[in-house]
Amino acid sequence: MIKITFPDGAVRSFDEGVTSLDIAKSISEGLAKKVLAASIDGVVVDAFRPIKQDAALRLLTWVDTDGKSTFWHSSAHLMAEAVESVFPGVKFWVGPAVENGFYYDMDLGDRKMTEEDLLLLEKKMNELAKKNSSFTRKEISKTDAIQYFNQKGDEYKLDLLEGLQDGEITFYTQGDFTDLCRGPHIPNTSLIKAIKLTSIAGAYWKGNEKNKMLTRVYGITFPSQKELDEYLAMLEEAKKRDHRKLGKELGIYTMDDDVGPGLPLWMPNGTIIIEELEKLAKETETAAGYKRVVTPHIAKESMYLTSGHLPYYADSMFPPMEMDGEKYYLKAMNCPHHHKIFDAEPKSYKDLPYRIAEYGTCYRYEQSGELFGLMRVRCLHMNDAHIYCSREQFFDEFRAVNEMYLKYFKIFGIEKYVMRLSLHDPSKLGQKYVNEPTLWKETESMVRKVLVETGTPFVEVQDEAAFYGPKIDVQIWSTIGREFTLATNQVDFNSGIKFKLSYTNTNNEAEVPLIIHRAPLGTHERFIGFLLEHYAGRFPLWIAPLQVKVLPISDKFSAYAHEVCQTLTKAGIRSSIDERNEKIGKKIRDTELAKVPFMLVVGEKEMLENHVSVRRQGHGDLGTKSLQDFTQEVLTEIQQRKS
RNA sequence: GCCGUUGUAGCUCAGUGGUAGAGCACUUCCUUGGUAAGGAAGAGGUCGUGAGUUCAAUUCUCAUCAACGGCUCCA
Repeated sequence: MIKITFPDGAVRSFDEGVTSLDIAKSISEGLAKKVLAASIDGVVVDAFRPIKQDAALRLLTWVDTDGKSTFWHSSAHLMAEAVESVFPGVKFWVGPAVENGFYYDMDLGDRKMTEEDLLLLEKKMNELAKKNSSFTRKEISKTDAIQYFNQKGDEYKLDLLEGLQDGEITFYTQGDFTDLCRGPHIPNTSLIKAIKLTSIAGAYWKGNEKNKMLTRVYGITFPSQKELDEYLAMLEEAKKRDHRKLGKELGIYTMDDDVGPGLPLWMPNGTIIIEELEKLAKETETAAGYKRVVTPHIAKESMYLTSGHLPYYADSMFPPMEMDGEKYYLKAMNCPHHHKIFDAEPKSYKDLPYRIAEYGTCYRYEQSGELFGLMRVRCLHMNDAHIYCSREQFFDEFRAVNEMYLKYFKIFGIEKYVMRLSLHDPSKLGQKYVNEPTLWKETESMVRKVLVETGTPFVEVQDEAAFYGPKIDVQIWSTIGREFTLATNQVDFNSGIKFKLSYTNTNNEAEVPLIIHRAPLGTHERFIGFLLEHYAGRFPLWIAPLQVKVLPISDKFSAYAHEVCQTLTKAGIRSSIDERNEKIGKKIRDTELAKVPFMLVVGEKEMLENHVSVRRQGHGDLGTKSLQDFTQEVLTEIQQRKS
């Protein structure tokens, strides 16, 4: 007998060799039908694996992340089985579970998979799932495994085997499909009730663009049709929040073939948002002791040789233009220009910290396949600033920047993000990273200390730093799930040396300043793209392109509507009138859909009393009040930047 | 940059080897209506661009551009 400890602390005895599935059955048949995998002493294994000694057991079902990923991993195998029947001779690479479903990479030889094939494969998968095939696990020696795949002529699995040791090689089989796999898997294919293959894509073998491109099929499965329907409905909802759709609907920005890919044109509504953001940034930065600067969009080649950006990053810059025998580049970053401003006048320790800020326009030649609405563009406006400080000042400066981030995030109600502390890899010093081991160590620990002291939750990642120093990135996700760096706060101990920047310290010696690059609001492009999705197009009052729409009941009240609108406009509130020959219901509906924060219905009653009937977007009728009171309330809310 | 898909009116989308349609939006008229769609009429498209096949191409073929889904990249 062995002792099994359950998550609630209960301990029960079972025969040696009992499976998690058996244990589940002993609790209830209903539970047993839901078990996908088991966690035994913290390790996720097949629910059908015999347990040979005392263990702590947790049964994993659909509600557990590990249960889900086991389910999806098994679904990938089911898909592979279907693919093999439709495309005999197909060779498989890897087929893991991902955040939403699974994929399998495969080599189809000369054949191509089409969208129709996906429907066919779905049908086949449904048939196979209904066959009630159990997943079975088999331990196999490396020699036998190599022989098996040699026979199949499967160079991909042979490549995988190369990295594996004898004793850790297992095969999993369901139905007619056997795969090299470390598992775990769900007990039976019949658990997979709803299947949707979502897309076909190319993927480089081993993620290396020099390698062959394999066919990747993405899919997702669920234990019931209802859950699949809900998932698809959720995807539809997410699409409605997509900044590309909202940006068009709300007249924020547009793209034009004649202008070029990745070059957004900011329309009047988008420009209002830009101006509000800049106003906020300028207020905040002025209060924090920053000075503003303005620099040209181009610079000579020599500056980028000094900065070290050429030749390494030339591919990401627009090709140079020749002028008077010189090469000029469009700037991809503002830093070098700012360094030149620092260097223009001699500095002493009394001038530090020297903080200069600019909403700088940068151009980056992003790969065509990478462009993505406003999130990834070729022309961007960065909320940039550089802080030149001494080592003694660094900690406080870095902390102040971090606090500025948090202040902004509070204003915008940004809660779902991850702060990522990117560190260097010491083995790559002198190659990928500037060879300053001491400075790396010093600044990394200072940056970490800032995060710890301010109680900012963060994750650490190795080998992700900039070449000139560690950094903190703020990661966010677009509505379709793609990850982006929204804001960044970077340490740079290299540019000071490269640009021969110095200040006179208290001992009358020249010292190289440390530099902080920071962009808490990222770029206008990415930030506004993010805000569109974050607010689903319903901007807070202070940032809404149109704040109040006046809706006269009929054209009899047009004059009063103009009076109301003029009063608001004079007070600095963005307002307009819906003078269309439409009924009030129609005007309200259209204004609601245009996501205007306030609607003022004005008719005879309002006109006689100098009142307005207030409607708030999404909240309906709020009753009547005097125009004066309304104006005051709106101004207060705008001033507070309430979100 | 690579693999795949797509490109028809401002938007969402039908459709066809014989030079195009719907709904919404737009314009005009009727209606002057009190809190999420009043009615009628009208205007609007070299069917992404270029070439080829054909008596004839928006439709078939090729090229090209762009967008979309991934991969790679992201100082």
